[in-house]
Amino acid sequence: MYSLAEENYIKTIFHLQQTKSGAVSTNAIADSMDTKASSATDMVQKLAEKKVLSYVKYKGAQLTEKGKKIATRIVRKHRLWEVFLVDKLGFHWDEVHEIAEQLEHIHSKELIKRLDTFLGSPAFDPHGDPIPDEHGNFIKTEKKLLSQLNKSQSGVCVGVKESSPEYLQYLDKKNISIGTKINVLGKEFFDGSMVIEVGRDQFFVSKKIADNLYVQTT
Amino acid sequence: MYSLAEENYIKTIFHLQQTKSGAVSTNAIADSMDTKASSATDMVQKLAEKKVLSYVKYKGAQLTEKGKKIATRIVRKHRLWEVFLVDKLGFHWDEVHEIAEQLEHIHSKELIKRLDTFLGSPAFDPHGDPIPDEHGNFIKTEKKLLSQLNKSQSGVCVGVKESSPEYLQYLDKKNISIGTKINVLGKEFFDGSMVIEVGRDQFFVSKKIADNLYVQTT
DNA sequence: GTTATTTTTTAGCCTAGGCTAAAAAATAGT
DNA sequence: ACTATTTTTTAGCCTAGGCTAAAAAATAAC
Repeated sequence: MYSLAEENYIKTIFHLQQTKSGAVSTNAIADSMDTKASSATDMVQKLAEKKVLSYVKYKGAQLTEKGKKIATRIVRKHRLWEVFLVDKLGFHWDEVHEIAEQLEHIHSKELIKRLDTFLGSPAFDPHGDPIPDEHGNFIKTEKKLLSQLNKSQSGVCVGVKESSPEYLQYLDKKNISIGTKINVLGKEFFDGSMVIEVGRDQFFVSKKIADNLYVQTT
Repeated sequence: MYSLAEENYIKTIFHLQQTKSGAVSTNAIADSMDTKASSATDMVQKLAEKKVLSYVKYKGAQLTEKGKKIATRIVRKHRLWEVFLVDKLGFHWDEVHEIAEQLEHIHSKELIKRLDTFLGSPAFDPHGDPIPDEHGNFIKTEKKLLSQLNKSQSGVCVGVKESSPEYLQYLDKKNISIGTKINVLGKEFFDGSMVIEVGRDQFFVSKKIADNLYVQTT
């Protein structure tokens, strides 16, 4: 069994090595966890002892298969709980992260099995992120960033990259949520900004906005 | 905000002062938490600083109003989660304690409010224990121990005193659960044992069994 | 009421997980 | 290639919560 702190480190490293390939630095870990590099170094060394990750001094850490399995289980729990909070309790998708962050550390295999069944074995969480199955397999999705689309292309919103409350509230105001179809009417190559169509509305989005939204192209 | 350890102490002291009146000793706390008296003394002193309880050296601890409020909130969470586990996830009532023990420490007022609504604001948990409302008020129940009934009296099972898995499994085998009507057919004053009727079945129960079952008399 | 026993507290130590400041390695600048 | 800068680690300290062993208070036994 892993402690709360250990689980949080494992999860963070897992997410970091999704985006950047190769070993993740202790500084990157510390930054994304709002702690200090020295603390990250300590913990990474402890986790290396436990064979959860491999660690080369001054190079960084990489989860082992064992580590990935642990991380995947935590991600699964986090996302299932998010579905519960939104689908069953009626929370809004921008309110659930913090609570799921706590719920993901509840230890009980049976609980997760039953929760999954209760929720109808969902494949995606309320932000459009895939929920790994009980063996840790993620559904392969062919998702792109909205900013990668060109003029006249379209896609269906399947998720966001960084889910800050501000961003989620922006999407809400524009009536964009999971499943919303988006048409790119124009794209400015100078700054990457776009004009898009959502339902009846047509409006301008900055590159920063478009860089943060995942869409599935058809 | 209180730490996990603090919350567990508060909860334990709350339960102890339900049964025994007066201040609860550090030894009693330690015993029921499976820790050492010295640890209990330390924590009790810390909680006294925080005005959660009053503590007189060598005499014991007593929760303040503030402390009782905290304890009640934890109990409310614990019991609501138990209802969720049994009613929604289909757990058996003797499997939920440990999981609820973890879930009771999730911090989110909104979550509990919504969970309560989702469950239909239940008044009792799966063991028949009353769930305090959001202001901390318990429903007054007039429950007795089965062992306090006399011949020819009857009652409805509303809960158990000590809920060990073994005991709950015994009840199960005998088809006794919350709401089950029990008739006392005979009582042996020598050892307190009884013959009772449950549905079609009539059987013998020892005093130990009868001392552990709460019934509501009509 | 003094002595023996039990209960409770104190003192001092341990581990997990943080932190700061200094040292060491890696990288960048010329 | 050598120095300057940045990154990473180490060393040493801190707090929360445990523990053991010894001391002190309360209670029980004559």
